Amino acid sequence: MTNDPRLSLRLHFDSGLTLGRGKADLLQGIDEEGSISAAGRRMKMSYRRAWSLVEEMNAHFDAPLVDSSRGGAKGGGAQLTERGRQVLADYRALEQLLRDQGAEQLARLRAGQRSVST
Amino acid sequence: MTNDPRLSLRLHFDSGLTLGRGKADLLQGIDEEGSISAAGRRMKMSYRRAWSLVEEMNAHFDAPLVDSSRGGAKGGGAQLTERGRQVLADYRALEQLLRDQGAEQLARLRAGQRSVST
DNA sequence: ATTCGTTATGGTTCAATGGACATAACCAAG
DNA sequence: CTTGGTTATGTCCATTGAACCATAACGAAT
Repeated sequence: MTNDPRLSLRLHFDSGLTLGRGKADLLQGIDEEGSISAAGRRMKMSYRRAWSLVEEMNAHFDAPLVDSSRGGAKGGGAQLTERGRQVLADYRALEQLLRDQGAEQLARLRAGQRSVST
Repeated sequence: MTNDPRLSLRLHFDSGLTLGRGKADLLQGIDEEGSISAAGRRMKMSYRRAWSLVEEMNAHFDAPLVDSSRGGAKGGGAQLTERGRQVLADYRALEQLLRDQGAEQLARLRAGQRSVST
């Protein structure tokens, strides 16, 4: 999903929504799995939580990011909307930008950290 | 201090420290005011909280970011160490990077937000 | 020695967050 | 018409974080 656990970008919007790596990873998981519950399982997150994050995002954007349906042979499923894919892509792009062009600063900050207990 | 309230960068380190805009602004305030309590007042933050944030930062880096002394005519004071200034500068540089080079993505994300209640 | 603004801590309370559990609704396939 | 996996919600509890309040220690200047 994302490889560097030390870097996490979090955006705060006027609407009150905060978009960080958790929601981004969840969106990506839904896109790849076609299901909210499957994406949640993959992240070891309860379905309850995964669903409420999706609900929160859908509510704060002017168009839903996730489109879901229930019932049927496979029980139902969920897909990212165009808007959802766009949001995910934009977030990833910002993350990438930070990692690439901010490598020097990040390295210096990390180097100054007191070594973690082993 | 920082002009765009909608953008907030938060770094998670292995050590467990989280460095976001709150601590960065606090560091900058201390640098400019020469006092933890003055910096706290400026941010409308209780001294209790300001001090504990400073303590937390000092503990997680291999050298203190803030150097303080108490007593004396002015009651005491606090200054940023070299390390403190470096950390602040690196954080600000990353923020700037995001705002400048990530302008397109940020604008698109903002545009998609449901308008906040007025 | 008193004063004054600051650093340095302790303790209590309150709200927000997240996790755990439980249950209902849904519907294609068999 | 039963089954199975999923979406959709409600409720309760533990943990966390922040907000408050209170107090001690400090030391230069007067």
